[in-house]
Amino acid sequence: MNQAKKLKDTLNLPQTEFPMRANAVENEPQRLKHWEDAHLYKKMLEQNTGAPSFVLHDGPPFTNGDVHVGTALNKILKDTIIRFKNAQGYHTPYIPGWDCHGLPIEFKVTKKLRDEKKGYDLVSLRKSCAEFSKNFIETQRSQFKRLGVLADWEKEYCTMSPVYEGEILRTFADFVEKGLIYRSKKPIYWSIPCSTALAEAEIEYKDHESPSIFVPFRMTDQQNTFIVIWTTTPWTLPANLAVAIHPNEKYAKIRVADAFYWVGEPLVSKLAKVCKFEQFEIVSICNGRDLAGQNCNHPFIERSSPILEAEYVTMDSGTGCVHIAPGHGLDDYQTGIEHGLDIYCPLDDNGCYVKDEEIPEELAGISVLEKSNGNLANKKVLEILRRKNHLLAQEKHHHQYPHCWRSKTPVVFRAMDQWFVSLDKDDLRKNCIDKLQDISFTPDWGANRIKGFLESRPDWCISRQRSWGVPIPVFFDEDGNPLLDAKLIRFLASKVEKHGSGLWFSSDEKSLLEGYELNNFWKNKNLTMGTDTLDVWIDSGCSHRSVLRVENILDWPADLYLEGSDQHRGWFQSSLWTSMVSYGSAPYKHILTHGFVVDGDGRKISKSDGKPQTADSYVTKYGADVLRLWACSEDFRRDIPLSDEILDQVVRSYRTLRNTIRFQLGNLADFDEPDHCLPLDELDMIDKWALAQTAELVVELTNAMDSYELHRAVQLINRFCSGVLSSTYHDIIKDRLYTLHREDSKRRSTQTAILRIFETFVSLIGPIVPFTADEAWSYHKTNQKLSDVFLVLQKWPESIHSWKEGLDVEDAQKLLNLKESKINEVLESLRSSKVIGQSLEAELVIVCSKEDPLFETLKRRKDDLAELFIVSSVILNLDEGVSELSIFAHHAPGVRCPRSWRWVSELVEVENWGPVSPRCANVLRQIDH
RNA sequence: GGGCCCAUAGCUCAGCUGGUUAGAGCAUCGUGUUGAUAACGCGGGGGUCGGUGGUUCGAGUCCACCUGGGCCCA
Repeated sequence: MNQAKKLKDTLNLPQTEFPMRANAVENEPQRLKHWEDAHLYKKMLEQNTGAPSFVLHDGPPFTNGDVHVGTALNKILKDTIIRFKNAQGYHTPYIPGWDCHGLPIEFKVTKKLRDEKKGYDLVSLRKSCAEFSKNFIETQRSQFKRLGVLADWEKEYCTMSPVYEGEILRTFADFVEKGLIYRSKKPIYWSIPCSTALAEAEIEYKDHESPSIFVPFRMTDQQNTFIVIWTTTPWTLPANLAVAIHPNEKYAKIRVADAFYWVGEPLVSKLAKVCKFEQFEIVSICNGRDLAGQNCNHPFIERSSPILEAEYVTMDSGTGCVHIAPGHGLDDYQTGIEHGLDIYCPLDDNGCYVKDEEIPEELAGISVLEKSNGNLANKKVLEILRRKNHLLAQEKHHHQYPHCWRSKTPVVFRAMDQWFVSLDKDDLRKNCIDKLQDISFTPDWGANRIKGFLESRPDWCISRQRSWGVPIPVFFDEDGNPLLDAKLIRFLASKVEKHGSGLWFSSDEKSLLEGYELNNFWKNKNLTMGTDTLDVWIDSGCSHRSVLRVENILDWPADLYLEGSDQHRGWFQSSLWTSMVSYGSAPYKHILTHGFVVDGDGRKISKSDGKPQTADSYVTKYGADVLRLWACSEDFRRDIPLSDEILDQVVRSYRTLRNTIRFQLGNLADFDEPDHCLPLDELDMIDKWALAQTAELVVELTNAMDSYELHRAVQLINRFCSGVLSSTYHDIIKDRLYTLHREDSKRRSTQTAILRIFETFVSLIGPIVPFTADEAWSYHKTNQKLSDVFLVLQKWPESIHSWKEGLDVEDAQKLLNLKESKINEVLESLRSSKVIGQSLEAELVIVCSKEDPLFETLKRRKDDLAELFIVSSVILNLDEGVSELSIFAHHAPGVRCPRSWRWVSELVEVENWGPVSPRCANVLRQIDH
C-alpha cells in the first residue's frame, strides 16, 4: 500500500448506507407497505390523542377514472398540511371520501351496457353504476396511497353508502321542513323517441337544416306597425309569450308600402334583402329601451306579447328582436322568470301539442318530432302564418343543432315540472353571504368569488331525471298532487340508511310506506312515487353532515376545506347552503384553494395534446416524493405549471437535498448521541453559527407552512441546503471532520451541531418528502433502510432561542460575509492565474486598521481564520495606518502535508507514517495508541 | 360575451405599506477539486419586472386600457 493510500485510511471520511440515489420507483412502494404494516396513520393519530384537533375535511373526488395529476396535487397538499399539523401536535383525523353518483357514470355505464347489447332495467343499471364506482374507488385509493397519503382508509366515506344516503335525505328533509322546496317548470332537453330528459353530456351537436322564418308581430299601440322576429324553430311559436330586444342597441322603423316594421338597425338591409322589399325607407330610429314595455299581438293566437329587454340579444343574425317562449329555451326561461311570464309549454311527453284553450285546434295532437319527411309541426305553423299573412320570408338555415345521442333525433327544449330550492326565503341567501365574514379565505379573493356566485345564483333546481342518484322522496296522488313531507322523508331516510337508496327502485309504494302513518288527506289515496333524483351537489354538499357530524372522531365545522378554485361554485357553495339550512352556520372555518395544473406554456392540459394526465404516469417515472416536491414548490394559488423541464429541475433539487442529508448521515457514522454530544456553550464558533441558521430556518419555514405557502418552504429548504450547508458550513467543517482525531472535541462539537441540524432539517422536510425523510430517519436511528422508528412520530422542531444569539454567531457571520465578498474574490483571481488550485494552497494576508468594524472580530478570531476561509494560513496585519481593509493572497509557503493537504512550514516525521504536519502527527500518534 | 383571477431572469420563486445600480435557488457558460465524486467549491453571463398610457419629485410596487393565460358561466 502506498503512503497516500495509507494516510487516507486514517481519515474519518463519511460513511453511510443511505444511498446516493433514491431509486424511488422501486423503494417507495416497499416503504409504503412497511408503513401500512405498522399502521402508521393510526400511530400518527394516536400520538396526539386528547390534543386540540385540526380537521381537514376531504372533498370527495368523482369516481369515474384514474387519479388526475391535478387531483394528485390536491391530495398531496392535503397530506402535507396534515403531516405538518400533526407534527405540531394537533390531533389530525383525516377521512377521505368519494363522490359516486351522477350522470357521467350513468352515461358511461349505459353506453357500455348498450354496447354489450344487454337489456337492463333501472335496478340493474344502478347496480352496474355502483360496481363501476366501486372499482374506481379501489383504483383511486391505491393511487392516492401511492402518493404517500396517510389517511383513515378504513373509515373512508362514499356518497353511495346507505348511511351517507340516509343523511342526504335528512338534509333534504330539513329543506322541506323549512318550506324551501317548491315545484315549478323549467325547460330541459327532451328526447321524444326515448321519452326521457337528457343532460348536456348526452347531447350531440350535428348539422341540421331548419326553416328560418321572419315573422311580423303587430304592435298594439302603433298603427299598422309590426316588430319582426326571426326563428329557426317555428313549432315553438304557439308558446310565444314575448319579444325581447336589447335595451342599448339601435332599432329602426322602416316603411314598406303602407306598413311599418321595427327591426334592429344594423340588420335593416339584410332584412330588406331577405324579404325582398323593393322599396323601403327608415322612418325613425330609437334605442331598444324605448320600445320595451310596448305590446304586440301573437300572430295567430288571441294573446298579447310584451316587448321586453334582454341583455343576451345580439345584432349578429336575425332581426335583433327575439321570439321568447319561456317553456322552450333557457334564455327564454330566464327572461320569463324575470318578467313574471308563465313557463308555458303546450307539449306532452310524446312531443305533441296538447289541447288547451290557446293552441289552435288544427295543431292539437301534432308532433314536433323531426321525421324523415320533415317536421309536421313546423309545416302546420308555417301554413297558419302564411294563411294569416304573417310570414315575411322563409329560408333554409344550416346550423349545429342538439341531437339525442341514443335516438339520433333532434332534441326539443321542453319545460317540465322540477323541484327547486327557494334561496331567498327567510333571508337564506343574505344569511349565507353574511356568514362569509366569519370564514377566512386563502387567497383572500376567494370570499369575493364565492360571494358573486351566491348573489347571482338563481333558485336552485335540484331535480334530475336520472337514475344513478338519490331519489327525491316524493309521492303523487292521481291528480298529481305531491306528497313531500319532512317527517315522511326522515322515515324513509332510516330505511335507506339500512338498505340503500336502491330500495326506491326495487320496491313499490306500499312497501316503502309500510310502517308510516299517513294523515287523513293522503291515507286512502292511490300514491305513485316520483322518479327524479337529487342534484349530486346535494350529495357532496352535505358531507359535512354525513361525515363530520357522524364520525365521532371528527369535528364540525371543519378547520379547513382545501380544493381547486372551481369549487367556489361547486362544493364550497353547496356545502354552505346545506349547512346554513340545517345548522344556520358554515361547515368550515377556512377555505384554501389552488389553481389548475397547466403545461409549461401555461395552457390547460388536454387529452388531445398527448401529455400524460394521470398521477400514475408521473409517479411511475419520478416517484412520489419528486411529484410531492413539485406540488409544494409551486405557488398553487395560481395556475400550476407542469412540464418535463420543470420536473427535471425538481429532480435536481431533490438530488441536492438528498445529498446534503447523505453527507450529514455520513459524518454522524461514529457519533453516539448521549456519549459524544457537547453542551451548546462548549460548541465551536462555526457550529454555533450553523445552529443559529437552523433556528432561523425553523422560524421562517414554520411561518411559511402556517400560512400554507408551501412553495416558500421549499425555497427555504433549497437555499438552506445550498447556501448555508453545502457552500458554507459543510465546506468549512470537512477539514476538521476528516483530519482530526475521532474524539477531538472540535470534531465532536461539529458532530453535535450536525446531529441537531440533521434532526431538525429532516423533520422540517418530512411533510413534503415523507419517503425520503423517513428513509433518512431510519438510517440515522438504526442504520437500516426500514425499521420501527418513523419520522412521522417526531415533533415539529421548535426554534431554539439559545441557538440564535451570541458573540460567536455574530463574529462568524461577519467573517463569513467577508469570505463571501472579498476573500473568495481574491482567491478566485489567484486560481484563474494558475497560482493555486484548491484554496488550501493559498495563504491570506489581511491588513486591517483599528478603526475598521472588523478589527476586533479579526483579532479575537485570528486562530480560526484559516479554517473559516479554507486556506492553509492567514497572516493578520493589524496595521493602524491603513484606511481600508485589504486582502492579499499568494501561494502558501512551506510544504504540503500529505494527510491534511494543508501547507505548513515544516513536516514532522512520525513512526510508520512518514512526514506529516505537526497537527496530523499528533493525530496519528493517538491513533497508534 | 360576462364574473373572478394570474403575468418579475431559460425554470421555480422573493421583492412589506411606491424610494439608492431588481434578488435567491436551479439551469447555462467558464473554472477548480477528485477525501460528499453519476457529488462538491469558486466565478461569469442573463431581466426595458406581459404591453401602452396616466398619477407622482420618484412605480415591478398605485390607476386605466390592451394582450396572453386560467377557472366558472353564457
